[in-house]
Amino acid sequence: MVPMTPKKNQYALRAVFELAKRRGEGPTKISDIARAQVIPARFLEVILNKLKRSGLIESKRGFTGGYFLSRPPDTITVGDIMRFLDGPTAAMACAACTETSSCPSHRRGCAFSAMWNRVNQAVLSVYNDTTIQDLLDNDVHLKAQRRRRPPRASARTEGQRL
Amino acid sequence: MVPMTPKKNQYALRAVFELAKRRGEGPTKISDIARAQVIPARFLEVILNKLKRSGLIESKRGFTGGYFLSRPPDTITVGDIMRFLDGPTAAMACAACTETSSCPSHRRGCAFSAMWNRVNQAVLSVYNDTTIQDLLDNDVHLKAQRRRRPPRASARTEGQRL
DNA sequence: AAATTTCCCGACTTGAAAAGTCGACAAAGA
DNA sequence: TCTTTGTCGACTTTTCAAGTCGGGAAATTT
Repeated sequence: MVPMTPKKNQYALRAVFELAKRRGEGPTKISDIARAQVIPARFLEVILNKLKRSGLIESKRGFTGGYFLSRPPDTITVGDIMRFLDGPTAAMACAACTETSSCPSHRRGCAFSAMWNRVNQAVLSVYNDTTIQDLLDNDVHLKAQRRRRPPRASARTEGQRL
Repeated sequence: MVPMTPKKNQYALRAVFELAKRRGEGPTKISDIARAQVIPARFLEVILNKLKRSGLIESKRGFTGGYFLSRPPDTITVGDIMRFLDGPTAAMACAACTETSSCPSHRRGCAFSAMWNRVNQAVLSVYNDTTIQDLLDNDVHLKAQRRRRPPRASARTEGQRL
């Protein structure tokens, strides 16, 4: 129905989320983030390294090294992350419409361009309206909910006894 | 920034759009659609064939054969097409959240699920609110605009004379 | 009826990203 | 100086969208 967000982006988001969670505890090691968020460590390495160039996160090397957020979580939006990862020119569809050729009605705009723009705008709005702090808040809220009303075991695990 | 809509989906949409344009003129051949919308004919064949199973379009074989819309354009939304092509289970991100494992906070929902849902909903709203007739209307509107104020030749073509 | 034109359908190929890995190096602390 | 961490570029693997192909089945024309 809707195109899948690349794993790389999801990982990046989860990593930043994890750093936000541990804010104030000093640098967090790649391996710890990887374990907590279930991300291949060596791949996460690449991602964090790139993310660093955005200025959103910083790092420290050596024994007590690791990564940490450079700004408070309520000043970082999901949009900041996505925008940095994919560059400013990433569009939902029909780049051909804004670019040249390959779309039959290139030049100014085709019958579809209005719709694609609306879709883009819709997605961007959500991304830009969601801060890392919001995600953090969701998290504690969900945890509290689970404490009050613990989740049932999954059907698979439960019916297992035979 | 935002994941690209698959070409397959774009082609499907453009094809339906073309059929809508030619409604009432009898069946339109694959090759004609392909030419008008600049789509590889043999690939379009596959797409139309699949689309047929949605009931949105019908076909006729033989000499005077081709494809045609089975319902008026204002009763078909872009969402109908997308939903059929990708199945009902296609989500923007983190299928892991609604499914099992691979996302650290699987089960009921993670900190991100609310956001992913909002994104999905946002995209879907646009798709569901856009009928093929809307696109048709855009088209004639754009054509009229161009007639009144014809587009400038592109910089590339223009500076060519040397 | 034969020839032609079209859609039908499954299998197949391909090429480019995405996803993930590796080895060697650089800094920082113990 | 030894270990632990991040840094960096190159590399491999996997996946999947995108596109192709050959043979068949229905309809239409001659």
